[in-house]
Amino acid sequence: MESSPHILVVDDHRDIRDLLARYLAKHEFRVSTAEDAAAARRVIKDAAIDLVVLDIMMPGEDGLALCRHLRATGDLPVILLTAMGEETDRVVGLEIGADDYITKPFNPRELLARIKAVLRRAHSMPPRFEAVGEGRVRFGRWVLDLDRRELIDEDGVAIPLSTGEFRLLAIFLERPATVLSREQLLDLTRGRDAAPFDRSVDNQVSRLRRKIERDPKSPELIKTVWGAGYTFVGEVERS
Amino acid sequence: MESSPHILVVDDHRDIRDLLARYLAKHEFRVSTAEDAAAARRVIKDAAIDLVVLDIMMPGEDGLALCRHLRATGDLPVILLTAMGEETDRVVGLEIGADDYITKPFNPRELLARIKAVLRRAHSMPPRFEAVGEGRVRFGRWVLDLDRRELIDEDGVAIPLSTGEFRLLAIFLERPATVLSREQLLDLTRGRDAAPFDRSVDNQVSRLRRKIERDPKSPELIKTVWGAGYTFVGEVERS
DNA sequence: AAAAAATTGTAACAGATTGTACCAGCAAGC
DNA sequence: GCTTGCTGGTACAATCTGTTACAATTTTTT
Repeated sequence: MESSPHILVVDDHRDIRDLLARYLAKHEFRVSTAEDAAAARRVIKDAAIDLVVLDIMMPGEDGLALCRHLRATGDLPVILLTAMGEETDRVVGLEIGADDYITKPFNPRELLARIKAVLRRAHSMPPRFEAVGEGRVRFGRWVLDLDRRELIDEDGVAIPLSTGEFRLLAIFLERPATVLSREQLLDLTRGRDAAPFDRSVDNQVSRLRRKIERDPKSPELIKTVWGAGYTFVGEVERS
Repeated sequence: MESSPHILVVDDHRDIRDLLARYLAKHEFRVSTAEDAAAARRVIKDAAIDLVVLDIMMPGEDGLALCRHLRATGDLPVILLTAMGEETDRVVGLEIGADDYITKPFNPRELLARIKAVLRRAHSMPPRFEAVGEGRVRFGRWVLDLDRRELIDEDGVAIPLSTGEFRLLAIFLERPATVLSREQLLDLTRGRDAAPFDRSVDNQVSRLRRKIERDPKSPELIKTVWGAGYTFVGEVERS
């Protein structure tokens, strides 16, 4: 690793900020702290932050909202701190697309281990391409024509895609082998937030599967990750 | 475990100290007691304490202050004892970063379970599961395709796995011939902590066995290690 | 050895999550 | 206007997961 990673700790409790700042500094990290989402945004703008440790329960802007924002704008790794409650932690954390999460009360040593793991993962991320260009992308037995926005099968027959289907597929192809939550997909394809019982992503996935999967009942390309979202599986090759 | 862990019980009630000392000693722990924060500090200084059980309501220096001190100076695990219905204290306790808490009146057995859990967490954290690995893994008469997230039998027939089953199996295959406790498996597969009487891992193992074992009644691949957890037995070959 | 306690296997159930058919609203094109 | 294709909401069935309960098994105690 080039220089020591810069961690931003966002929590409204001074105790925790101080504790983590001291502990992480002792372990060769540079540390900044912020007591709310607004301050966090300022810090992220000014300093080169490598990873954010973020409490989801904060007054003012919610930690989840901030996490969602970070996900949407870039790929700054986030580790969520959640209170001891049961379901919300895991599900919400994963859905939002945090890289990891840890429940309070936590052992600082464990948090340290996870920070290292996430950084390791983040640094060795396979290169992603921007499908929003021109050219063609081959995957499975298909070729996606990015200019014409249509699918071409093995026999060279073109299958039209709707705007929504095309966007969704492009998003998946940009991030193969990555689990994307419904929140993320909605944000990336429509740029909007989810309504309480929003199933539009499921519907769009279902429609896309009907076009690209041999058997939509047991999909081979777009897999469901229960409780988390969807993931595109398989080779993706620019051509 | 190398030698029996040394627990320090800090409480101003003699009956509680004695009860816990007797109970924990019966379960292979070494136990020291202290009746206030000052005494506790002395003990911690002199003896190699592995974990502190700490009442937050004490005359003199507050238990919270001591907890905060312990957190700041090192990473000695702490389990807080709180009186029933002291919501504020509980919350603050968690924020301070105690490893766990338990409300009085409590069941000694439950405290024991939490002590074990905290110690296990503190001592050895196995490497975290990498969500999507690559390639295929052969074991027994099966091949697990890590990219496609599915199981393939000898005839090349794919057997679908649920997300939970896939994660569990992948965890086992990454650590063959290693005994994994239910705590570890729960953390590795769902990233969550165990509830007091959590049997979800047993159920998931049972469901997985039903799919991969010739005879689930006498499993050949995933063996039960009584009183400890489960272990995957057999050749695992990356391919 | 018998009894009690702890641990495990798993069926059954309930709640959560997902797949998708169907429908209505809407925009674009006629 | 009318038609057509796309999209999101709704509803219901299917699937997945955690909890509970109880029987079976193993260990410990009496």
